[in-house]
Order: sequence, then structure tokens, then C-alpha cells
Amino acid sequence: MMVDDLLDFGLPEEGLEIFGDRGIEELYPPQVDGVRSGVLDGRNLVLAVPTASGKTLVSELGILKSVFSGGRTLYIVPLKALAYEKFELFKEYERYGFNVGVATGDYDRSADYLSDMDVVVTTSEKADSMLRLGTDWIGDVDVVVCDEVHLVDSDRRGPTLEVTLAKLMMMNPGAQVIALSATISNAREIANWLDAGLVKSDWRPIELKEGVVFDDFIDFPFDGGKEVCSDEDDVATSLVRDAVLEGGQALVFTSSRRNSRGAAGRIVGSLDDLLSPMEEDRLMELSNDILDVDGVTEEGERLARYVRRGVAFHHAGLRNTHLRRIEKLFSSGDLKAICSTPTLAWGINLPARRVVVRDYKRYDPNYGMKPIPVLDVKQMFGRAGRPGMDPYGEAVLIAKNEVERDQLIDRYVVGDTENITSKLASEPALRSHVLSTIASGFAGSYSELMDFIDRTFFAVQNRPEDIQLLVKRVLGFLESEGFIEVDGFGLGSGSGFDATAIGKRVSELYIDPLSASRILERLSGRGMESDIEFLHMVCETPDMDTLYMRKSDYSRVESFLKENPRLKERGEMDDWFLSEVKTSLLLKDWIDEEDDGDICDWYGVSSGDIRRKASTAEWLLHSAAELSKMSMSLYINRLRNLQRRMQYGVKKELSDLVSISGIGRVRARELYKNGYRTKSDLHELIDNQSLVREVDGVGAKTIEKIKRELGGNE
DNA sequence: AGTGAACGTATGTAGACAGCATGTC
DNA sequence: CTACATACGTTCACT
Repeated sequence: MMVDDLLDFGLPEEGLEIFGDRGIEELYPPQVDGVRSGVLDGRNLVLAVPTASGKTLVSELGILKSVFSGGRTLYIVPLKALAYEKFELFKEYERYGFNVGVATGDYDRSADYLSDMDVVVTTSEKADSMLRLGTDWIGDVDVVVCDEVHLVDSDRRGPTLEVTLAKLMMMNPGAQVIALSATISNAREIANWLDAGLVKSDWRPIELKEGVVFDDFIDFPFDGGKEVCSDEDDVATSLVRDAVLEGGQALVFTSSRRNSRGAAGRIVGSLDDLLSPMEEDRLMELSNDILDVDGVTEEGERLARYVRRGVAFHHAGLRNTHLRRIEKLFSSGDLKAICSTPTLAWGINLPARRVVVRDYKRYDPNYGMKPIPVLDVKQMFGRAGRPGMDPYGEAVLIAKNEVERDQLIDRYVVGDTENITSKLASEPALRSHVLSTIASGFAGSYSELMDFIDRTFFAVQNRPEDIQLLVKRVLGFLESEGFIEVDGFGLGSGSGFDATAIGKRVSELYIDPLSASRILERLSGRGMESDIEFLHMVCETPDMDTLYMRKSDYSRVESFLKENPRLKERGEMDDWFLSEVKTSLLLKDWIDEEDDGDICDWYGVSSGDIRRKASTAEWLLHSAAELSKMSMSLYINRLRNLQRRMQYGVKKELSDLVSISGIGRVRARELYKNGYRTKSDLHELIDNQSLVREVDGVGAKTIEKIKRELGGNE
């Protein structure tokens, strides 16, 4: 089917232009199936097809059809980075007078602003949050697109996705639902849930050879085999060099951050003779950019050193700027190889000629090393082959012997993916979503609550009765904590309920009700004195992921506790408590302006981890301050103060300086050292440019920026 | 004494969403 | 039901 033919199916003519501009003439087979299943007639659709086989376009057919007749679309994705990526894509529509917006936790726009948008791209949590806040326009949506629906399978985030979809469908009964999924075996079940047609296909726009390597030979069960040119003693390195020799790039997936650095370290050097002088010059430049952002930590320095030679590692501990930069450098072809933890498999599309899954096992504290799900490996495999650039893609696992090779082929190449299952029956998920369902008025009684649960994916796979016991327990918890009020005596099927003011606020703040109850308990207690006690309050909350206790951490943490008996009283001396304390100490060092490199060394974390922990802490400190306000606690100012320091990682005395854009913890400290302690002190600096040189890290450009900001404000 | 291969042992382990008010180095 | 790769320390042969 050609794009032009879509007119017959009801696509507005302008839609043709959009696709035409992208150079699309003919539809892929799964896309044709989507059309035949009625995307353009507003029918619900589940599209279970491999990555990069044109899923987005099918959803766009529904979106364009709707939007051209005055409709509104909500497009839900699992990652912030994906939200921005889709946002950029849909911006093309603005040419036709449509408004496109993004809403994520850190790129937030007012509900008012978003209500003028025809297409809003958002994460599932942000969508959930907007529902909790009672955002008006969300009840006026005509198309709901859910990208990567198979993530309802995820323990932590799946429940949010299914609850949010269920609510959106209840609020917008007439809306078209388009769900995009990886090829999962029980896609039919998802389709049943969403009352949708199903298109399932393994078709790919570019040939993908999947296989297993052993003894310098890749066995592609469906595509013969291939000798690997192995002049390296490390298999992964040989595979990478081999791919680069053929003019391609390679992605190597590893099971841990350390392994990703290690694998990259072994590849570095094996590509030197394959880089042109021009490429070397460019890489040198890019490497220096990386040092500019983070030249302080050992890891940042190492990353820069590797990038100089065409290789990078990639994992969630790196700073966001580094991650985005590495991704960009790989798609531009400057980098030849990336060694990555599973982040890259689920993030933005970053195709490579060859994908090497070096580690197919991942550590699980309950079991030891455990083979990862087939879906995860398929997701990594799916990154092989750049459409239009590579003749084909190759994806391989590495085996250490023949037996393992055959096992790997059976399981990961020939085998089916696992079924996905609802994780809604997990207590942490349930207490949060039950509260929000009540607080936002979706359910005012037990029977309404169960009616709602009946609309979730959980109810498709289980009898709702199976969740009742758990729901009752959760309701009991919410009532006893004062987050909801229940009519009458006891919980019966006839009982009605409503959220209390504080329960409503907890739901809006988007924190786990258990976090809220812990915080409220601390705030009502007597005499919190030192910063560390507030920081620990935040770290003992289930919303904070605490740090792992290394052997070498015990002495440090235990001796701190010895000097702080008040803190020591708060818990048993078990690993759980100690890791809370360790995390609190990291946060304390952050707001005491300790050096990045030192913090990384002391706590065994990466530089991006510090910021991620700090930002979670800031959110929780903000929530604590809000709860404090409602419960008349004495600590509001204290919490606000800490929140502010947490945001920038500074001591109190810098808070004035740091509020100026362009000035962060480092520059603020430099300015302070040079006698500029407040905004008004800075006017002197601006008026007397010759003094600028005295302050490290503050150049003419920054001064210019400060000038503009201060001039505007005063 | 210095170097370094070869072997033994201790160690640590993936990811990333949310509020709020505006902008890192 | 199910533990790996790696960094670091020690030993010992050889210059």
C-alpha cells in the first residue's frame, strides 16, 4: 500500500504532506495491517511489532485523523528522553496550526498552557499525576496512545501504567486507544483488556540476523553462519573490531556498570588503526567537551580518555549531559562502539550494525546470577541494523562452550518471549493507587473502587476477588493513617469513603502514602536538631532508593553513628538502616559542598547518581515541608531551607547567589570567596569588568548573563 | 633489587518515574 | 533450583 492510498481510508491530505516530507512513500506491512484494522476509523488497536518497524507512524494516522477534526491526543511514553524525542517529531504538525506540548516531571507546563495543545506527549507518571491534580483537559481526550504497553509487566512502574490507562478510558469512553508494544506472546490479552483489534507481526524493515558466537564462529540458526575475524583475545572486542572493519558500529550490552567500563577499556586501542586523522581530530574535540562537564571524577576522566579513541561506556550513573552526548556521538557515527548496561536497550533508538549481548545473566540478590528475560534480550537485539545505512543487522550472544551455545539459541534466538503479567497486586503500588483513586474522586465507595479495579489489566488476568483482601488491608492502612475516612462501621461492600485533606495532598505530591506516614511521624516527634536527622527522615522513606553498603563503608557509617547517638536510636544496626544512614551522609556531603570526585570515591557512586539522589531528596523535602504546613509542625522553615540547599548542593550562605541563573555551586563558591556574597555585591562586579579575572570559572559570558538577569529584576 | 607472570582471594552487583519553580559548569 | 567478572594481593621464577 502506498501512502497516497491512505486518502481512501480517511487520512486528511495534509497528512500525506507530513509523511511525504519524511520521504515515506510506501507503508510497511504491519502499517498496512494497522490501516486495515481501522486506525483511521477510530478503532482501538494494539500493535505488537518489533522496534523500528514503524509503530509510531500507525499511531500518527489515528492522531492526525483526530486532530484535523478538532480532536486532542495524549501520547504516553515510559521515559522522559522518549517524551522529548516524540515531542520533536510531532512538532512538524505545528506547520498546520496545531499545538504540540510535552509534560514531564522536569519539564512542567501549566495545565492552562497544556489545555491549548492538540497533542501532549507525557510519561505515564506525569499522566497519572495530572489525573490526580484534576487537570480538566485530560477528560477531553479523543486519542490515547500508549507507547511500550508491555511495560505493564514492570514491578515498580507497570501498575501506574495500567491504572492510568484504565482511568483515561473511564473518563473518555469514546476515545480511541492505540497501544504500541514489543512482540509479546500474550498481546491478545492486552488487546482484550483495551477492547482493541490486534496486529501482531515479526516483520522488520531491515534484516536481522540473530545468533550465538562460540570459538570465533557466529551461528545464525536462520541465516547460516559467519567466521569472525578475531585478532583480539577478548571475544567482545573481536566482534566489535570485526564490525567496525566492515564499516559498521557496535553496541555491547553488559550486566553491570563496572563491566561496561571494563568492556570499553578492552576495546579501546583495538580500533586505533581504523580511525582516520579527521575522525581523531573530531574525537579529541568531543573528548574535551566531556572533560569540561566533568573533569573532576575518575570516571569522567576515563570516559573522556575512551571517547578520544572512538569508544564510550554508558550507564545510568553518568551525568545526563554525558548520556545525551554519547548517544548523539554514536548516531552521528563519531563513536564506533558503546558498552552499555541495559539502559540503552530501553531508551531512545540507537541502532548499530552489530549488537553484542556480552552478559545474558544479571545479578539478583535472591538467586545469584539469573538469565535475563527473553524480551530484554530481544529488545537489545532489536537495536541491530540501521535502516537505510546497514545492509542488515547482526545480533549475537556470547557462549563459552557448545552446550551453552545450544541453550542460548534455544532460549533467546528460537524461543518465545515470556507472557507479561499485571503487577497491580503489589502492596506498595496498591496503597498509592487506591489512595489516588479515592482522592481524585474516581471511587467514593468500596463498590466503585472494585468497579474501577475491574477495568484494569489485572482484572483481565485474575478474578478481582483475588485482590480484595489486599485492597481491604490497604484501605485499613490508609484509614488508620488518616488519609481517608470511611463511613459507617468497618469495611463492607457498602461502605463509602473520602480522602482527608492530608490524604489528598499526599496523593498530589505523588509520594508513597507510607513515605508520608513516616514523615508525619518524625515531624510530630520532639526535637529534630541536626541536618542529618532531616536527611535521614527522607532516606528512610520507600521513595528513596538507598545506597548499597560496601564492606569498606561500615567503619565510616558506624563511627558516624557513634558520634550521633540521636540518629543511632532511630534504627537497628542492620544493613537496611546503615544504608539509609550512608545515603543521608552522601546528601549531607552534597549540601556541605564537598567535591564531586571525593563524594564519588567515598560512597562508590557515579557523578550522575549524586544528582539523582539529591533531586529525589529535594522532592521529598518539599513534600515534607508541605505536610509540615498542614500538620502545623515547627519545621517548615528548616525543611524549606534544606530543600533549597539540596537543589544546588550548597551551604546556606550561598543561597542568594545560587538563585541567579548561570550560577551553580562551583561558581557561587568562587564568587563568595572573592567577597561577592549577595546579589547586590554582584552589581560591583558587573560595573567593573576588570575585576572579573579574579574569579575562577566566571568569565565574560557568565557576567553578561548575570547582568541581563539582575538588570531585568531590579 | 626489580620485574612480571601466575595464581588466589575479596568484592560488589540495572534502571529511573514523581513536586515545584525556573535555569548547570 | 541458580554466581559471576574484576580488582587487588601474594607468590615465585627469572633477570
